[in-house]
Amino acid sequence: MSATVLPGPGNEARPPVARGGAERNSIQSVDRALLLVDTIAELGGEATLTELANRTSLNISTCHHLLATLIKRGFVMKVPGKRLYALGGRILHLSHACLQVDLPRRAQPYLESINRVTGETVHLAALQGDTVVTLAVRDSRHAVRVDTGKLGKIEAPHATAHGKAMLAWLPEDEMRRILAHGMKRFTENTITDFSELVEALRIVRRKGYAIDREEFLPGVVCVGSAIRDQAGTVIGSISASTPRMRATDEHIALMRDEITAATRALSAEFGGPGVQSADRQRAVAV
Amino acid sequence: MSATVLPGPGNEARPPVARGGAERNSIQSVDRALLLVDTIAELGGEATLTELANRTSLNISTCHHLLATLIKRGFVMKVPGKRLYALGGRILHLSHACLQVDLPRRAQPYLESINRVTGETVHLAALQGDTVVTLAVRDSRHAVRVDTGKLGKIEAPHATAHGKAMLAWLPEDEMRRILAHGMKRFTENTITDFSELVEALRIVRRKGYAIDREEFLPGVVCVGSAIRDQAGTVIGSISASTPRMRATDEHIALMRDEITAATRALSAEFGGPGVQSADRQRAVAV
DNA sequence: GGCCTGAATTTCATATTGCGAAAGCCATAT
DNA sequence: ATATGGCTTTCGCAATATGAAATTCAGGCC
Repeated sequence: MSATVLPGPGNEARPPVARGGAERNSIQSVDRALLLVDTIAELGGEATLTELANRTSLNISTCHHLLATLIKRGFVMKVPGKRLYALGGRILHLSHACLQVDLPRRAQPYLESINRVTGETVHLAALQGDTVVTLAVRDSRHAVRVDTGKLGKIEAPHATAHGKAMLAWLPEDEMRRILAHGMKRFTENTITDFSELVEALRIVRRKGYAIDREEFLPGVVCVGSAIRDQAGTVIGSISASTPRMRATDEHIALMRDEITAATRALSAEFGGPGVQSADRQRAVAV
Repeated sequence: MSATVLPGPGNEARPPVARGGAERNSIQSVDRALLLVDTIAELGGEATLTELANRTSLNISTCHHLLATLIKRGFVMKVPGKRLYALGGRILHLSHACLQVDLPRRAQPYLESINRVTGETVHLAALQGDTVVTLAVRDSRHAVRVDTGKLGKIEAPHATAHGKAMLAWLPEDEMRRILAHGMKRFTENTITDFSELVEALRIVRRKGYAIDREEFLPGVVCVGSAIRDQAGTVIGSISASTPRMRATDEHIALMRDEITAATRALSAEFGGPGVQSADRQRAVAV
């Protein structure tokens, strides 16, 4: 088309724009990007490029640049077939993290109840990035008891009830990333073979809880179960630990019942798979 | 009290930085801001400034600027007492919008069921920004029927079952913003007095559904009920419309039962207040 | 109380970065 | 085929974000 191949230097003089809206301490491009996200939300979660440019009165090109960045980070996605921008999956991830903040507060009454009924040491743990972290502890009141692991990182997800309970529900890639630290042997019961662990996790999924029979510490048996939210995403887990001397089938069953009751209730509080025993649930229409 | 009032020129030569990580089409500052949000999430929803600066290997000052912007937009908040940055409330708002995207898909079987059982025209609506929007319709199969309102904006939230059903559960400021368009009179039944509407909404909250008795269109009676999620936030609403000639108490009760059953089920799908009849629920510990 | 340490905030000069006009490129409608 | 309108990409310019340093703040310790 354009016969004239003139240089076309772009712009000549930009109107001042006056720093967004008189704000001095905020970064323009970031502010604009966030504005875009808000706008998509206001438009019902999906919007076309020009819609966005109009509503935000940003240059369409600028919008495109900003959206590209938002997409790279998963805050926005392009819906496959159509020419639409939609809110991305990362947003849901983040909302999980939001809820997770008050996980300890919400879990506390359950931890106390389990501690009271079983008499054993009870732990609350969560996933933070690619590590498992202990968030809260209720100590056993028995004379012989499992000593409180200190709060903080759990280095051995493959060998603890917490770790297995949570790993079981993760997408494969995330599970692998968490296990990237390796599967060190701690006792003769430690699972050190990857495919063996995968099989163990399959069973955890089916049963709804994980057992660590002296796989990490000799003489210590733990039972753990995951707390999951609406989308089935793991939020955290609760476990109880008992010394082998008390680890009868009966006692383990008690611990298991208490813990799964608590994680089921907490999952429900977070909108997760409540009454259903395991795997995906699907509500049936009226 | 700097005795020396020397110019203090700041920096002299910056290391190249090489565009983040070889990405050409993404905006640095935005990318970094989003990285910060991700990082806070990875750190369990709360983090201190220096933690963030270290983990992201950004200059602490830059972090601060970025966080200020994120705070301005509500994506991040400072936790009151402590020196911590936490994920902000906007994130949860956004996640609602995310879920809302597949509201029509999820609602469809319910709409069909209501349509089949009552024989009346059924509508699905949602809040988008500060307007009420119709998302889907199932037409009545009666000869005499309420004609399909076209999809799109509902201009009269104060005079429709949809509008009242949703307004009832909104925080006051948002309700006022939506009503900012005014409370126009359409029929002699239209509620045009604000405090009268507030009282009506109180009843809607208690009963769990709203009725429009010819308040918008003469001869048309509608029943509507809201769909709400985990946090109690309104996601949308379902209504059915009948001509006055069929609007017996019996028929209205049928519509009400069908609709509230559907909105209760959908609310549960979104993690909302399922079985409970109305108002806040609070789960009791084990 | 006053002193000290480490963290949070603010300032400000600079050049790096983001901006947006215009050109190029797709779809889809006519 | 051809036109239309929305989506991407390019690229020079200067406005903008950056980060070293100075300043203020919080709180532990004599």
